[in-house]
Amino acid sequence: MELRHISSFMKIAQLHSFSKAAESLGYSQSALTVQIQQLEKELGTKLFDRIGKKTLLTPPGERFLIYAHKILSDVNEAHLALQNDSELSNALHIGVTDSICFYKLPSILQYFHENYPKVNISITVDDTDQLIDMMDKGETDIIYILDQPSYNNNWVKELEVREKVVFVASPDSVLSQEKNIELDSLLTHSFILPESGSAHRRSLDNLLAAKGFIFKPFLEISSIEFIQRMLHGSDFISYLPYFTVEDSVNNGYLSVLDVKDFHASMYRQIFYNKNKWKTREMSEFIRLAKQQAE
Amino acid sequence: MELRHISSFMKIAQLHSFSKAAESLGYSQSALTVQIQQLEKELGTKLFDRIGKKTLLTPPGERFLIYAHKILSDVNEAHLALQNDSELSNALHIGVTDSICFYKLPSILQYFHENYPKVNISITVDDTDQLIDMMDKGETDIIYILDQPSYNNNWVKELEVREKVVFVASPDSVLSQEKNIELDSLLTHSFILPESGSAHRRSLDNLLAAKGFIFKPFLEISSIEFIQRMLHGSDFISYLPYFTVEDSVNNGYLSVLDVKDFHASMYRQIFYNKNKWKTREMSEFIRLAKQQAE
DNA sequence: TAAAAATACTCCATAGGTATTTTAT
DNA sequence: ATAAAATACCTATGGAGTATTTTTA
Repeated sequence: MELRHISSFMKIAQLHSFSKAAESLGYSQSALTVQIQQLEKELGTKLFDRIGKKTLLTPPGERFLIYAHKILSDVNEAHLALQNDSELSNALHIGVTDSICFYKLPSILQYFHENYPKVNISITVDDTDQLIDMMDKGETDIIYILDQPSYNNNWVKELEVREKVVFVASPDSVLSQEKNIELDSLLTHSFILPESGSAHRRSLDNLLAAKGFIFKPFLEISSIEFIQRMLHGSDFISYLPYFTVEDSVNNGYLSVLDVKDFHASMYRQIFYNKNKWKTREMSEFIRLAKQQAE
Repeated sequence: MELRHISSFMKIAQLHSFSKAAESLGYSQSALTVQIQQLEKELGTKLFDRIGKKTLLTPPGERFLIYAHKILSDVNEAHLALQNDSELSNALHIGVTDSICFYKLPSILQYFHENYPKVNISITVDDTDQLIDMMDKGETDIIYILDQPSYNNNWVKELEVREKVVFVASPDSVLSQEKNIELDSLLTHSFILPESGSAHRRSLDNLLAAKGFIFKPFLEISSIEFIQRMLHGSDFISYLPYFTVEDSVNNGYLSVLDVKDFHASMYRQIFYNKNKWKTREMSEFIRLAKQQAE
């Protein structure tokens, strides 16, 4: 049985005639005769009584008609449901690093919630390596990370925006008053830093290693929010992406230290797996992230 | 889209692999590739992400899977529903003549009601000509009549049982005591007869016309039950199929008259339209009627 | 390198067409 | 005589197979 048998069957039942149904469907009359013979053979019952010039359903035919209706209307519904002029409703799985999650996602999620309430968004917060692994396995639709630029021809890069990384401290700390702070004098102070897996922590470690410095932070903690709270009113120093502290700096809660000849950067990047069908949900997420980046 | 696309799609989704699904379905791997390409083209979306060695559903694929399930399970259900090992449940439309209706149907209907409660039976009571017309038009599944034997190569005759037709009167009427009543003396009495359309009435008219007799009955009425009640305790005579009065005769309510050299017969017959698919309900009805005839 | 899917190409099965016959009105 | 469906027969499409290439792990 194939769908064409079912739709032919329905047309014949509707018009009480093989010939009229054939004309209506663009088949020859004999084609329908054969189709219905096949169907009747498969189902093991006559579906039509060919009485004189009238073609009427047999009782089993009547029963089959009910299913025929259901089947074809489901097929039709499936067509409609997959047409992409419909509302966004597919699930979206995003992988992000901690800094992105806290400082870039909220407004995007807000927008999604307001405009595409049917989209079920799930978020995985992890470090870059883990996220890339998930992306490679197709477990996440999009990853949005802050790290050194990466390239791989298995990935589609949708965004790459430079972000400054800075040393921050409380405005009332000694260092925040100084200009042109020497890097080695800075390192004599106590640091609170993100845990060693995180990208900008790694970036700092590499930077210092290159200059021959090694040091142990006073505290390692993944939450940037928590780091900022600890910095405030203390003499601790931290090293964070500027966009994560921008608000705190603007309202005088934290200060950026003026370190001599120091200009570090990281990059906000969005990737997805090249082999992944780009859903409209993904496109929309990317559009919003780019808009935010401007 | 055809059903084969849908079942292939489902197998691939289930096994996460074109090759494995191909093996399981008895297709070649390339056949499935083409089928899914056709499906994706028709639906206008990718259904699978071919990520490395894993083949996973895209979000639209996930949505289509729901419909695929529904469609195939309906197809399966339709198959089952038409399989004739299921309970009898098709409607049955029977056409009968008055005498059959009152004296032959009740036990059959009783049996149907007890054994096949889902069968919706409708009964048309009419005269032979009307019933045959209905049968020819496919408006009735079976007709069960009492009449002279009829043949037509458009009809399938399932039953033909001879039934005596007799003159009956009240046991306390003058004639019921007589032996070897002459037909012409009989005809001087008053008759109550079925209306002129009915078959045995016609049979009597013909019989008498052949012998040169013409007579007018006192009363014409279609209900045999009513005729019998009128006969009882009166001097009226009627002419009825024996099986309709058998009980009344046995319990002394009516008597069969002993008319000299008179032996008239009619035939209980069951027909259906040759072009009509013989349903199991029809077969069962016929089986019961034959059993009753023995 | 191995395993999976896509592609290229071929073939034949079969779906559907034309013409004709059968059947019923 | 007419109209509908079935049958017979033929053709061409396209569905599925084989072999090969591409891709990715």
